[in-house]
Amino acid sequence: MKKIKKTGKSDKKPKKELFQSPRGMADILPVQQPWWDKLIGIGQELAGLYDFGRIETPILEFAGIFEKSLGEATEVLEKQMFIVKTKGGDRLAMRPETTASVMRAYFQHHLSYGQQPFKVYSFGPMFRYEHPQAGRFRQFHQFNFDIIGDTDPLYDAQIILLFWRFLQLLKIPGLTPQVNTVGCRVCRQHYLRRLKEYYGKLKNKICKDCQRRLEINPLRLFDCKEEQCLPLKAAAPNMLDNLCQACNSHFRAVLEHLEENKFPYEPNPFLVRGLDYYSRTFFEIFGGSEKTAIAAGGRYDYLSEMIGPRLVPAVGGALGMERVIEIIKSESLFIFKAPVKIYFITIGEQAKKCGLRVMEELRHAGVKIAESLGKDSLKAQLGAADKMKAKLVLIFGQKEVFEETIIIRDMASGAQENIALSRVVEEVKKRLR
RNA sequence: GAGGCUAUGGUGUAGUGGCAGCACAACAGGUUGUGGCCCUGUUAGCAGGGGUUCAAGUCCCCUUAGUCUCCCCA
Repeated sequence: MKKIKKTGKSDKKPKKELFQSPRGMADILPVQQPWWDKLIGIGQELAGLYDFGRIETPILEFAGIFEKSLGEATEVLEKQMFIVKTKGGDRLAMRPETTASVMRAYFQHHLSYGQQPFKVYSFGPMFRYEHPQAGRFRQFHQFNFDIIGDTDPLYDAQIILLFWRFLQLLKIPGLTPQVNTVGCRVCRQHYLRRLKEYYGKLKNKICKDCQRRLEINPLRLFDCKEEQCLPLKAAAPNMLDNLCQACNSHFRAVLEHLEENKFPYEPNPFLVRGLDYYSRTFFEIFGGSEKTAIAAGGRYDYLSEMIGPRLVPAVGGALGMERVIEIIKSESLFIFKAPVKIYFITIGEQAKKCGLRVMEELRHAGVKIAESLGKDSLKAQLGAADKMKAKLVLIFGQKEVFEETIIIRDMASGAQENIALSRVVEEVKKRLR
């Protein structure tokens, strides 16, 4: 362990370059875990209450799954997928999202023959080759809820209410949920034509980006923040006014269910979703002081047809875990109490050897023990115990080994007592109460 | 993919082109097996690579990383 001392400053030490985690991919260290545990814990609790089962799908999937499902105009597809070529020649993609994977699993395991709807949740890492910035990473985590096999607008509402509840339990401030609809294939096409017509006439009034958007993805015109484009939005044709009969009543039903639950949504006719498989209802929930998008989702009735044998309706959503954690951290919304610690001190070789056995015994009995076997002096070990705010310290030295006793010390009062080694588990448990 | 800003020990920070300092943390001591305070010591740094210069942490270029805006998105 001892480091070799440098002979002098004049030495040209060849600098060894340290490895770093890949760009946009972060380590989640022990000090950060309590937040993750909290988030996952609440998610799983809700999953239980709403009767969602857990599903885990592979991080790698055939690239075709995502290529077929995401839509041609989306950036996610164009250049953001991490592609892996196997030795056998398969093109696998690191999942940029899980919706398609879940749907794939649904067909692969014939889950449509079980009870419907099929309700599942999942969480884990997603990968998108992006330019990292605030709240955006190349590896990031999502918590998903999906309901497959039912068209009822009740389920649209349930998903939205579920994510809302999730974020409320996390005490996220400034939550603003927005809801909109993209209609079905028929009325969306119709609407897009009207939208293109409208902006086509104004082509020379809109910014360069918007002219490009008009060709590729006209809905994205609504996202533009350029001054010249903003005022044109208000008079633009509105999806709501162009819905077909069925889509209109579906959307109205969703809103009614939300209202019955006193859900404070904001209808936003200019809210836009990027992915092609969405149909009808979709939502996005913003929160935190920056009002970032932290959860989003919607109905995706068409996905099943894109990657599966037939049409199966579905609705779901995803929560951006890093974004949520960033908010609850910065607002200090949860204070985590350090667990009560017991520190085990050994003095001398003999005691170390026997001590390991005693610690095993305590741990088997469910007592949490900290120790640093590398330290030798009692002083240093007591210092360490103090620094980690240990409540109790067990001192085990040469003499105690011989006498088959152990010293138990209360760190707050400094009082200590010599007890029989055979009684240590019992005594420690008593003092913890 | 486009652009702006930034980079000094583990962390936080000083440093008119002229000897890289401070604080915290970590580690070890301050005489036998008793913590917090205090004292002493040790470890550890100019992100990497080029260039200008008698001399570069400091000026210039490239790379890398971080951060932010756009694009896009959770």
